[in-house]
Amino acid sequence: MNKKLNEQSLPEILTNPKKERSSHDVAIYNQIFDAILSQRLLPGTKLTEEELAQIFKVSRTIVRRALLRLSQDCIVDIKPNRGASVACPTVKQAKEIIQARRIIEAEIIREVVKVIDQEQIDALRKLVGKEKINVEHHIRSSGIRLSGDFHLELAKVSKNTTLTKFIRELIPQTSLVIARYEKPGYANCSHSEHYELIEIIARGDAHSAVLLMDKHLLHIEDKLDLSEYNQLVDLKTLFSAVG
Amino acid sequence: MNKKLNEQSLPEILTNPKKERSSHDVAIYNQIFDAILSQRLLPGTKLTEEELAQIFKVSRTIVRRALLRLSQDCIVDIKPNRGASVACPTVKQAKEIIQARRIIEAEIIREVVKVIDQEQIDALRKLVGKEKINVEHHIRSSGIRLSGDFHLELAKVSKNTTLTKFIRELIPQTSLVIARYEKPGYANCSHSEHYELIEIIARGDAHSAVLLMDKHLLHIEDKLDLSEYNQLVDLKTLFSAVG
DNA sequence: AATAAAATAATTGTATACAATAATAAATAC
DNA sequence: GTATTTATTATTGTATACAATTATTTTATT
Repeated sequence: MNKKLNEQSLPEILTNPKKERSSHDVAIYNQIFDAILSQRLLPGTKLTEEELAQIFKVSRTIVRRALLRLSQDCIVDIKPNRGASVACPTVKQAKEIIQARRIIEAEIIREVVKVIDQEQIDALRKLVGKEKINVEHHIRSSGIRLSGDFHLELAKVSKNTTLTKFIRELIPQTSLVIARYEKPGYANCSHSEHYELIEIIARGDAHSAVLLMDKHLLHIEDKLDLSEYNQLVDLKTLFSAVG
Repeated sequence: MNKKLNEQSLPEILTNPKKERSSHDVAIYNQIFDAILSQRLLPGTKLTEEELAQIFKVSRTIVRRALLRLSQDCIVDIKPNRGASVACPTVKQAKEIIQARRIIEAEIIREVVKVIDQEQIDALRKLVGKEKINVEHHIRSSGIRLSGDFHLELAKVSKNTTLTKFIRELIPQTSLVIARYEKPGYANCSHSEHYELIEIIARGDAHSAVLLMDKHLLHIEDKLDLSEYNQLVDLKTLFSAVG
């Protein structure tokens, strides 16, 4: 496993500004979360408790807590007595995740257009600027993460913490879906659509914004090969059909 | 605390039919989940680890795992070094929860109308029948739970596990909202709206079904007193405004 | 040599001991 | 008698020991 998991998307200190020192497992959770989000940890990777405990220099107690959190987010899969591994979404789940995002982010956009102010627009532009630079410099991990951050920031602007929580879960799940099902040879150019989206939001055109967001999310699905034969099947099922 | 937490909404054995014996904390999680869902555990109730450990005859390790799960569902609130208590949603959260349900359940209904079969329609009718009997016999807890089960079963019919997971979280949150903010003197008669909904779904009228579901959820909000002065405020803030 | 059985090793699951922190009660000062 | 400090108790946080389970290797059998 990559031991350099030190880039973080949302430093815990920012998410929880009121200096309520939260427990150590949150830091580990954040690092693994971010590694999955930025595709440094790929679907299926085994996550051994003892190994993680040594890397982060804590006891298994803490690691188990972090893994349980991640499994509740559906980005880590825990099988009883058989341990944890990075989740490997099925074709069906992949479609569901995109569909869920479409309806939730449509609502978020409607809310965002209503409440966004100039400062927030500038912040979003800055974020997409960063995203563009990273993608152009082929800093793949950071580019992917910043793309996710854009959607998360939009959700936060909407001020609906419940929907934001759902989107916060769906973003790393989308990362796993892309890692697993992306058609080869596609360049990531989501930042251009992000730019467009900001301009439409800034104009206050709710209807167009919703449509563009939906198009943007469908565009993600277009880049995937979600055909049945691409589905991972367990070997028994596979060879039972041999003629 | 009520020690008779033995009625269960969704026995773990049914949720996880493939006899993968899951760990003991899931059973405790389910019991507390159900106690919150059916309003036997009310917002703000302290959940002491040692106390729960004795009730369920397990170590604190297991209790802590169950509590962490519940806190990720936003129905238990864990404060560092200060323990867990049943969550107490704010007015803002209450509104968000209903709003989230409106958009997600609208989508679920659209899907349900497309895919539902006669067997599933009968099962839903049976469920609402039970709900009616329990409400009429003033078996409050069971009535509330069965009402939640109706929405959960609808979500399952839609076959979208991602949206179902979200609804599964929003249902007990709604229970907490109702427990906290319900206007006095309202009879629970959601089962009649549930009956209506089934008939419209059975007719295959997607548009009307979506409208009725939305009306039904708004009806829940109507029964609440979500005015600002009803908001729980900490004492310091309260008395700092005294003239 | 291929298969099955047994032994060993690795990994996860749970309880418990102890440390750290917070809440409460008692003691002291004014 | 009230306020502040100190001591005590209760509760949560973490590491670790050991049990239970699964994975791997070794040995035995054909």
